[in-house]
Amino acid sequence: MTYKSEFLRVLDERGYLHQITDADALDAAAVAGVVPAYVGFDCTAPSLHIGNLVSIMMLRKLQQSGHKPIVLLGGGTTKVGDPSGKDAGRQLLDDSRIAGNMATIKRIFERFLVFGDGPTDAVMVNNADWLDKLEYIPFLRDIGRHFSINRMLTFDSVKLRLDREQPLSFLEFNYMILQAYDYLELSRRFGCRLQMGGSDQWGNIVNGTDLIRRVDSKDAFGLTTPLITTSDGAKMGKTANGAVWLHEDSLPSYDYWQFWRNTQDADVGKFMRLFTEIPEAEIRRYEALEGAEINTAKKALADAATALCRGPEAAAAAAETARATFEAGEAGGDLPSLSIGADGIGLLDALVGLNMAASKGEARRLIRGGGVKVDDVTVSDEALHLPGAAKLSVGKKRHGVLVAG
RNA sequence: GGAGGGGUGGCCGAGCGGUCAAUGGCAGCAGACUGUAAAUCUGCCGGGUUUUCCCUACGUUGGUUCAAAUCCAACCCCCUCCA
Repeated sequence: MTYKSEFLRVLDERGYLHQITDADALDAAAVAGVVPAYVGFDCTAPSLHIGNLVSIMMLRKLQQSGHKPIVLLGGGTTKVGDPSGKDAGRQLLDDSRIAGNMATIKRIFERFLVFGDGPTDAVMVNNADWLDKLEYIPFLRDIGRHFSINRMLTFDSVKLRLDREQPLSFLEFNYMILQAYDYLELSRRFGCRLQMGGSDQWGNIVNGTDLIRRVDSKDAFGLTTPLITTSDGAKMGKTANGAVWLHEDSLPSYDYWQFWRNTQDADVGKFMRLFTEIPEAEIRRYEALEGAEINTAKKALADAATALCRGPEAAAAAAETARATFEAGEAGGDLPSLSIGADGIGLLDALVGLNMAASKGEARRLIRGGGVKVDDVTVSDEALHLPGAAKLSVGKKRHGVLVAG
C-alpha cells in the first residue's frame, strides 16, 4: 500500500515494516501531527548490539520525519533479571551497574538521535521510575484485571515455551503485563501513541495497545520490524569474538567496519536500506554490480554504517586500515597491536596477547593447520621467537601488529 | 506433599562401570577454490606442557570400586500427572 505519511513511507521503502496494528489510522495520525513513539531496550550489558540497530534506526527515521522518539530502558526489568533460557543463575545486576550501563547506552543513542526538550526531541526514560514503586494489590486490581490468562496462553512467547516443555516462570509470564503497563505509563506521561519493536514483540505490543484502550479509552498503535536474518537464514550479528557491539569500548571501530565489509553478497542491498542512509537510487546502482565488483558496494555499506554509529573519522580510519592491510599488504594503523619488550616475544604468546587465539593450544593448532603468517609468510615453527616488530595474521582476515618498545 | 521422567562440552543430542576429553549434528575457526562473498571439499574444535604426560569437566556433595558420565545415597533444579 502507499502511505501518506513520510514516516511510514520511508519505513516501508526501506524494509522496516512487518506488522502494524492499524496501518491506516497510524498513517493518518502521522500526517496529522507529532506522534510520540517508543522502543524498549534492555540494559543488561554496557552496550547495545547489532540486533538492536534496526529499532534504533527506526527511531531515527521517526525523528527525521518529524515525530518524537522515546527510548525506554528496562532498568526495572533488568533489576529483576530475565529468567528466560534454562540457566537459572543469570546474575542480577545491582543499581550502580545498571546506572553505568544506562550511561554508556545513552551515548550510543546520541549518535542517532537528537535529545532535548523540544516537541520532537528524543527523550530517554527508565521504567524503574514507575515499576519500582508499584504496589502489588493495587496493580493487580487496576491492571491485572484487564488481562485474561486464557488469552495470554495463546501468545507465541508463552505458547512456544509451553509446547516445548521449557520452563516459564511466573515472573516471566508477567513480563508482558509489565511491558503493557510501560506503554500505558508512557501514553500518560508523553502522550505516546506508538510502540515499535522486533517481530517477537508483537504480542507484548498488542497487549499494550489493548490495555491503553481499556483503561484510558485511547487509541494506541503498534508496529514491528521483520526479524533480520542473513540470506542463509542465520540471525545476524555474530563475529568470531561474539556480538557486534555498537559502543566503541566494546568493539573497536575497525572490527565494526569489518563486520559490514564481510556482508554476504545477497544482503548488501537490504542492509544498505536498513542500516545506512544511502539514497535508494544509489543502492540500486550498487545492487546491479556483479561478481567481484560488489566489493565496492560492501565498502560503501561499511563506510556508511560505521560513520553513522562511530562517526565519519572512525569510519575513514577503519576503511584506510582495511585498504592498507588487504589491498596494499601493509599493516594498517587501526589493527590491534601489542607492544613487546627488548627480549621480543614467543609466537604463541603474541597470538594470545593479540586475542588472535583464545589459548596457546589453539595457537598451536592454527600454526599446525597452516593458518598463521608472520609478515605474510606462513610459519610452521610453534616455538618461533619474534625479536621485534612484525605483522601477524591468522587466516586472511585477522591481523595484528607487534610494536617494539 | 505423592508418582514418574530428566539435568552431558557454545547449542541440540548419544553414551549408561574400564578402550570416555566423551559418537553424531549445528555453530565456530583454519586450509583449498575465490572476490575480505556464497557453495563445496579437507582439517581443527576444554586447558596446559618437554604431546603416547598432567590438569579440569558429564547438576551438587558424599559413598561403593583397582576403576564412575555410567552404580548407591542425600540434596538442588526442570518437566509431566496426581493432591
